Amino acid sequence: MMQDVMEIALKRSIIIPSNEIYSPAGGFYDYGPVGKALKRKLEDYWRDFFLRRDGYFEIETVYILPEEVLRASGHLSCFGDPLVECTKCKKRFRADHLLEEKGKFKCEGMKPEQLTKQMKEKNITCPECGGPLGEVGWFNLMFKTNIGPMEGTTGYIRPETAQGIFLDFQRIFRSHGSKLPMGIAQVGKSFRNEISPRQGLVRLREFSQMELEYFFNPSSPTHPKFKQVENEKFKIYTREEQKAGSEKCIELTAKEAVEKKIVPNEIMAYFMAREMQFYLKLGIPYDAMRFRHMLPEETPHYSGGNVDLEVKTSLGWVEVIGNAYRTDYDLKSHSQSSCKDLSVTLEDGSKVIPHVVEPSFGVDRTILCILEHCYRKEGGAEKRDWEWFDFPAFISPFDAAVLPLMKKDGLAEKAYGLADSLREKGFDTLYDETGSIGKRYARQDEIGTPYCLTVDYDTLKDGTVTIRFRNDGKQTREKIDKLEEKLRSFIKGNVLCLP
RNA sequence: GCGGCUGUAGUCUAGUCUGGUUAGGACUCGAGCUUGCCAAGCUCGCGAGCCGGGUUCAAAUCCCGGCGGCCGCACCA
Repeated sequence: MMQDVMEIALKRSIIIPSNEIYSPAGGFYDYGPVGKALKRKLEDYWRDFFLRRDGYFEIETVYILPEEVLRASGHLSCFGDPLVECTKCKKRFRADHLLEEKGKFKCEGMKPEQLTKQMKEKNITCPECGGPLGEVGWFNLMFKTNIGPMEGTTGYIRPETAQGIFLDFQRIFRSHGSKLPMGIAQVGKSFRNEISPRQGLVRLREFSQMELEYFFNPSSPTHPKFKQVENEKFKIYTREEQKAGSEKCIELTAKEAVEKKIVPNEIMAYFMAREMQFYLKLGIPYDAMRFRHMLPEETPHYSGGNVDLEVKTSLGWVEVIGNAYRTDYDLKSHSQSSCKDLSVTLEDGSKVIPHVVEPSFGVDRTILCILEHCYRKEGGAEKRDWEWFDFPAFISPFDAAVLPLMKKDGLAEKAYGLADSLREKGFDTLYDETGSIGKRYARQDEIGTPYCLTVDYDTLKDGTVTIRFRNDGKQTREKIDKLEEKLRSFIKGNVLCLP
C-alpha cells in the first residue's frame, strides 16, 4: 500500500528524494510541482479553517536561534537523550532508562557527568553482554551552527516553530488589542537531527509544521466557541488501554473528554473537535483517527498534558498533531532567562502570564496521510486501468486540465487559449496535447486533477467544452463563458462526479 | 547506531553463481505518423550496473571499504 503510494508519488514527482544524485543521508525530501501545490493548498486551507475563521494571527519568525533562547526553552537540556555505549559489544542504551530500571534511581534532569558517576556507583553493566559501559554522552536532536565569523555565538536551527511566537508575543499582544485570548500561529520549517529517519515522510530531519499558540487567561480556561463543538465526537485511546496493551478506544464528545479530565480544558477540546472536522474534510475516514492520551513519561518537558491525533496508515498509527497544554512554561522561562517581564496587563488592571494551548500539525505527515487515504488502485468501483488520487477538489494540486481532443484543425490553439484564460482567472490549470485523449485523462487522474476540459469540434462550432469529472469519468457540456462560475462552484462544493 | 537482506535507465526487470560481443526486454517519457473521448497502433529517439579501491589481459559479475534502501532492535522532543 504505502509502497504503491510512494511509487506513484515519485513517478509524478509529488515528492523527490533530496540531493538524490549524491546518495546522501536520509531524512530529507523535496516537493515536486504536484506535491508543492498540494502542500500549499493544504496550508492555505489550514489558515482558512483555523486562523481566519477565528480571527487569529499568522507570523513568520527566524530559523536560527541563539543558544540562550533554547537553554531557556529547555530544548538544550531536554531535547535529546543521554546515551551510553557498551565498550565490549558496542550497543547503545539510554543511560537514564538503565539507571531507573536497574538502579531504581530517579535521574531526571541530570547532566551526563552525574549520570556517569551514578552508573559507576550503582555498578551498572551492559544489559546485553554484561560488559563495562563507557562515558555517558549527550545526543541532542538540534542542528548546531555558528552565528558570526569564526567561532562566533553558538546557534541552533529551530526544532519547532513555537519559540518564535513566544519571543514575539508581547509585542503582538500590545499592537493587536491587548486582550486575551489571542491566537498566534506560524507555518514553516523546523529541523531535528533524527538518529535514524525512516519511512519516507514520517520522520524527516527537515519538516514543516503548522503551529497555533492559543494564549489565554488561566483563570478562564475556556474557548468562546466551545459550545459550537461540545457535542462533536471523537475516539480516545486512553492511558488505561495503552497500558493494557489493548487497541480499544472509547468514544466521547468534546464535553465528556473535559469532564473525564482526559483533556485538561475546554480549549484543547475545542481544537480537538476542530481537528476532527478538518481531517474529515481532507478525506481521512473517522475510523482511521484517534486521539492518544500521552502517557506521563512521554509528555514533553514543557507540557501540562498532551493528546496526539493519530491517523491509521499502512505503516501503523502515525502522529499527525500534537496538542499540548504548555501552561505558562515558555513565557515564564523566557521571562526569567531574559530578565524581562513577559506578563500582560488585563482590562481589570491585573497582571498575568498567559497560559498556552498548542495544536501543532505535522504538514508532511498530513500529506502522507492524505496521499494514502486518497489513493485508489486500478480497477475498483470505477473499473479503471490506472491508479489515481481522490483528493478533495479544494486541495487538489491542479484545479483543471485543458485537453484538445486532437492536435489538428485548430483544436490545440483553441485549447491553449482556454487554458491561458483560466489561468488568468486564478485557476491552477494544466495544458496537455500529447498522445491519446485517454492517456491524458489517466495522467490527470494520477495527480488527482478533478476536472478535465476537452476542446473538440463542437467547441469550434458553438463555444462549448466538455467537463469530465474525475471520480466517475462522466462528462457534461458547458459554455466557455460559464466555465469560471461553474468551476468555482464545483470546487467549493467539492463536486467530483457528474451532478 | 547494531544485526539480517539488498543496490542495473524515471519504474519493473534479464544477465552476476561459472569474469569475456555493442548490458537485453517491458512500461514510462519525448518527436513524428495515426487517432472524433478514457493508458489503442506504427516509426524513431532519450536514458542504466551506487561510489571508491583491489584482484585480473579483462569486472555489472570476484574481494574490501564507504554510501543509500528495506526489515528487525534501539531511538522517536
